[in-house]
Amino acid sequence: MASIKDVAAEAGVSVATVSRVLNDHPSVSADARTRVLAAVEALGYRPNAVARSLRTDQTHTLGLVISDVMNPYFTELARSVEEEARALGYSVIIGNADERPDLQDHHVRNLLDRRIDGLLVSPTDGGSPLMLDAVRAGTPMVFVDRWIPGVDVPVVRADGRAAVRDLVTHLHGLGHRRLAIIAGPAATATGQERVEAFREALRTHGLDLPDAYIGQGDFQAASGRRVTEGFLDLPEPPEVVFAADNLMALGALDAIRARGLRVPDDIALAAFDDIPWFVHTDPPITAIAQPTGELGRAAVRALVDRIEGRPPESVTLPARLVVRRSCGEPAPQEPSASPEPPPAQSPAVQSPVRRSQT
Amino acid sequence: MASIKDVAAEAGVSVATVSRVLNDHPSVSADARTRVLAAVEALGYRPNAVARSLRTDQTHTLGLVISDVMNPYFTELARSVEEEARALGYSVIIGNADERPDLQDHHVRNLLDRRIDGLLVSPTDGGSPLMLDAVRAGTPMVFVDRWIPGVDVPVVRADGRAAVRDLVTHLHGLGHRRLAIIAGPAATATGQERVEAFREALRTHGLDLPDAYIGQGDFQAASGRRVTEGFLDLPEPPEVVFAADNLMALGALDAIRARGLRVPDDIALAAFDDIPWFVHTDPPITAIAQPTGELGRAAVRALVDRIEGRPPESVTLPARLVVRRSCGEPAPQEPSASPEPPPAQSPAVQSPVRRSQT
DNA sequence: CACGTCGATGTAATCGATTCCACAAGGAGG
DNA sequence: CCTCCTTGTGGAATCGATTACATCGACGTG
Repeated sequence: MASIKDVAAEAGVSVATVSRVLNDHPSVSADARTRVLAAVEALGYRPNAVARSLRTDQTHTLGLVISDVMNPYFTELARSVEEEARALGYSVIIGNADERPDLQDHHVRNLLDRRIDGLLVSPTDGGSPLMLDAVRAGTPMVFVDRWIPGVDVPVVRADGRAAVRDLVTHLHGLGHRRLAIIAGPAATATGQERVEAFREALRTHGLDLPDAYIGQGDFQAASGRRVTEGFLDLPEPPEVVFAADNLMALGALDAIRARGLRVPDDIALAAFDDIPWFVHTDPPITAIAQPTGELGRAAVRALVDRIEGRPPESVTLPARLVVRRSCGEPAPQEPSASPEPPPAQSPAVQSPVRRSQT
Repeated sequence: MASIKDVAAEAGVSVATVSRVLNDHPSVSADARTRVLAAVEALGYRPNAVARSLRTDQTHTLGLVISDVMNPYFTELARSVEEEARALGYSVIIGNADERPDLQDHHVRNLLDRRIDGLLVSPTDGGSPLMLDAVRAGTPMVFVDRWIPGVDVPVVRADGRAAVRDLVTHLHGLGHRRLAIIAGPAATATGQERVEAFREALRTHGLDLPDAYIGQGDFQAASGRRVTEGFLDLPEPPEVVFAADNLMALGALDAIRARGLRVPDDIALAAFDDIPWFVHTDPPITAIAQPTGELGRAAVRALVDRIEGRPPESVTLPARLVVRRSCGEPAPQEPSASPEPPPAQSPAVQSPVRRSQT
């Protein structure tokens, strides 16, 4: 593969001049410039990003470590992150932690070794020493969706409190009084926060959240199923199951079906994290939607700010309730939207995999 | 960040010795080795992958360019690719082409500039000059799922012919005679192949595939919807719509619902590419399942073989029909699956059909 | 006319590793 | 006791870029 030396030889100039042309440095004669450009063309030369990175100590690359790529929420997040990064001149390397702290560490280490310019993390656990060290060492970092309390790193996330309150009001209005939650791992900030928001919302309606109605899940479908089975085995099973993420909601749906029960007639179901598929499930699932794309973009902007020396900002965006049919009674007409089945272009109900064609 | 020089100084040896220890070269004294290791530990030293790559001309990185991350099929593919690559000591950088040739080129160029060791591609189109050049220049490459005919690159893919035959037989048995297909882009090998397989299967049942029953889609949900609307507007609409990928199937489902029609009572629906959510849609969708995980792993193995100087093999694995309820009549119990859900790997019984490439 | 300035260019150092080569010490063999 | 290996080690070149510094004309000005 042709190197800058070959180009210099072909153009009859020094490598310094070639480099100047390539980085459009002001003081290069028009003549030299055209000769270099011609040589570049002729040889099909492309600068070696590895060498450039070694010299300049920047890779123009961001690392993104997420907890589960197979979760549509994170997939969408990854997509928007890559999009925004590309717009700002950065590439993204994704590391999938699969909710496993050891894998998370593996990826963080790998990305650090590759000298990425900054790291976007949605931590799986309470924070490994490795990650803490990286922060201390000055690696630009931003947390997205989940975060580690007490660490001085900007956080970009959605606040679900209001939406959870709306949900509980909705459920209460439908006459439900025994509400249970499938919680996420206690080690994650979002896991805890969602339970707290739920408990608080219940309290404002004079309802209680007994321990038996808090199931411990791990953000994976299997745990949703397991926990739901536990709920159904209770002497007094809940009337509503609220899953703290979409995968666990699917697991819950399975468990309910396996008992021959029906949603929402026998038991209601709601989820945190809205995903396109929830429109098509049987029945369509009421969920709390995060502004996922916006979160990804904001996270990238914060990280790039930090990298390029501007002060980064934490960002919190509101989540909102999207009512469908899984909690009872047909959905009230959604804002600007036609009735549910034809999932029109409403911001609330999006058709499966809506693409904001760029 | 500490460099190899710092370690050498700390350990009282030369950089050469440090390097030898790190790459466990045989001739290093036990004494030097322990001193170096201690220094590494003390400084928290980590080798700079950028510098190492520049010198050794290998990055231990694979590029994966896929056509659409938001498509669960590709998400799962990406996941299995990363897993297998990690097991073999490689990292993966994913590029999402979003079915856009220009974006595909952007990522290929970017990956090439980063001097990745090899490239895994699921081409969006018939092959840009850039990609052809890369092949000619000797970049190790393997095609996954889709491929470009006439290019000498190993292909790892699923063969759906038998499964499509099974599907048509199934549909025919249910009394359906007017079958339509939403095809993928003609520029993709899979797009064409699936139509051909469908047409052939129909022929063996004495059925015809009129042009009006071939809709041109682009593997995105919106196109599935559009094409389906066209079908429904025909004087004699089809009894079955077969979508060549999962997203278009969802679009079709939308279109059908929007007309107030019911699946499968008014019209049947089937899809190529099975995904976990098809179990939960209303109704569950009959689909042709690819051994996605196995494909990803096989592709990585082929690519790494090529990179490390072993002859790479093309691999073709059989897809299989998964009958659910979207074409009529309750699904016969699926093989080993109980209530189905956990989107587990399903390498049920498929025996890999390998054939080597010439 | 001499000198300072500025634009264009080349030489060489540098980034952090790997690795070829030279060399010293020590042991084996004659 | 002198070669000849073997083993362990360090010096220095190298990978492909960027960039500080030096150089060299040409030009403007006093």
